[in-house]
Amino acid sequence: MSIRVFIVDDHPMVIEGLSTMLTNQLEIELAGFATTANSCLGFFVNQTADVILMDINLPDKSGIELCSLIKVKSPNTKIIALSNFDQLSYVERMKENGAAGYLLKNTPLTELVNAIKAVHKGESWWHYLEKFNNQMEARNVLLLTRREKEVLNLIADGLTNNEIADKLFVSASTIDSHRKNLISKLNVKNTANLVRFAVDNKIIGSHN
Amino acid sequence: MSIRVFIVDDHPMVIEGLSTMLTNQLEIELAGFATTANSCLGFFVNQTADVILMDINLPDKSGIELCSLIKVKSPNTKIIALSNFDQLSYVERMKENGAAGYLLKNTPLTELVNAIKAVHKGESWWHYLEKFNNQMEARNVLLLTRREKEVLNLIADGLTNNEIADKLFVSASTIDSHRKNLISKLNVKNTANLVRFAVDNKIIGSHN
DNA sequence: AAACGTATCCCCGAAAAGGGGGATTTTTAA
DNA sequence: TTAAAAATCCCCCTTTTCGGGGATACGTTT
Repeated sequence: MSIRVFIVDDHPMVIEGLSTMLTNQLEIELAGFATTANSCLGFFVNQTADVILMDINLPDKSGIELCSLIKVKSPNTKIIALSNFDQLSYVERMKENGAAGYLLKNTPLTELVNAIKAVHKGESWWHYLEKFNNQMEARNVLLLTRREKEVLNLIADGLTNNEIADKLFVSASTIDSHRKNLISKLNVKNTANLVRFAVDNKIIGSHN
Repeated sequence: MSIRVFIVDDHPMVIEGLSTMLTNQLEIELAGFATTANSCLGFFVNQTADVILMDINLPDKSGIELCSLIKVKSPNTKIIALSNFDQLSYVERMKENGAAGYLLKNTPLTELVNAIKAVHKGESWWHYLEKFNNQMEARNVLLLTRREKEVLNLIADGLTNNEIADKLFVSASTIDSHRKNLISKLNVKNTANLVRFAVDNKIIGSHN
């Protein structure tokens, strides 16, 4: 019999994407989906699933909270946390709360399927986390501050340190510091590379 | 009755994405899809569709060629050309060959549906093209050269003019010229903004 | 109370990018 | 074959980024 997968994500587009990818897989069956933590919990009152793909950001409860609640109701259900790069710090807390694995939202189909099969067999799937921890080396990589993201957005819009400083009513040296911190936190070579990394990992929104 | 839509794109992911988006629309029905020009022509031998969403890049024939072939077999079928930003120059030739409209591949669902309905009613849909022509102002915006794309990729990887020059066995001034041309052709403010634009518009591949 | 993270600000000097030219050769398309 | 487009290279000068420090103030957590 096939693995029953449930998807929880507040973004309908993500649900659509994931479900299309998965329904074409023979070994996998879509059990259902929800855009809020509460409707997910509602599902698990009288139904169940083998694996949950769970976003960390949900409108009503955090993924971390939902994770432990599900583990009480349905201890055999394996949970895979989904996030964008800039939420990696929360991922560790989902691990503590019973999640079995972690994936970036833009993971290719094959990886996704491998992860689902692995956690269903009782294995854990934390590769990416380790990969990033290695890739970045630094420990404080995991989360950018609000101000840093704000500056990052303006950098990607093509503003210089001086222009950003004017806009935020601070000194240009401050912006320069933020820029340097961004480059070192994300372990990129320069501003161009920073912007590419940020767009790729959805740290900043794309302009479409 | 609903509008029968056929999708032609060599990238299965695009077909998946488009078909999911469309099958949830009541007024629209998926007539079929193809990843090559020939299999598309095969479909139109004894079947038909109201609207074709057609990629410009196909493995066997170009979209331009396919466009005029379809127009012979099935003159009432409306064709909407799909492309990424960097293929805009070809779009004009699809117009000449009978296409009814044009959309960027990353168009939001509502726009997509509006476009399909419009061309089905016999209207044309060239908004984006005009929008870009205005947005960019310059005339030579439409296509980047191979070399420019190559340089753009290396810039996004965080290489400096000197490093790129070494890698391509040319002088740093040459790369500097390419960089300046990219910035002016795409009408962006600086390198950071150039990279953002390029990733957003899929001129360069993302590193996932 | 001490430690930590965040945001702010500063200095210096070297490297890189950007704005404005102009020029040549090689490819490509009409 | 000839004209246009692409790729190559150069100059000058200004602005911006970057690498390496260091410092202060504020709030939270322990």
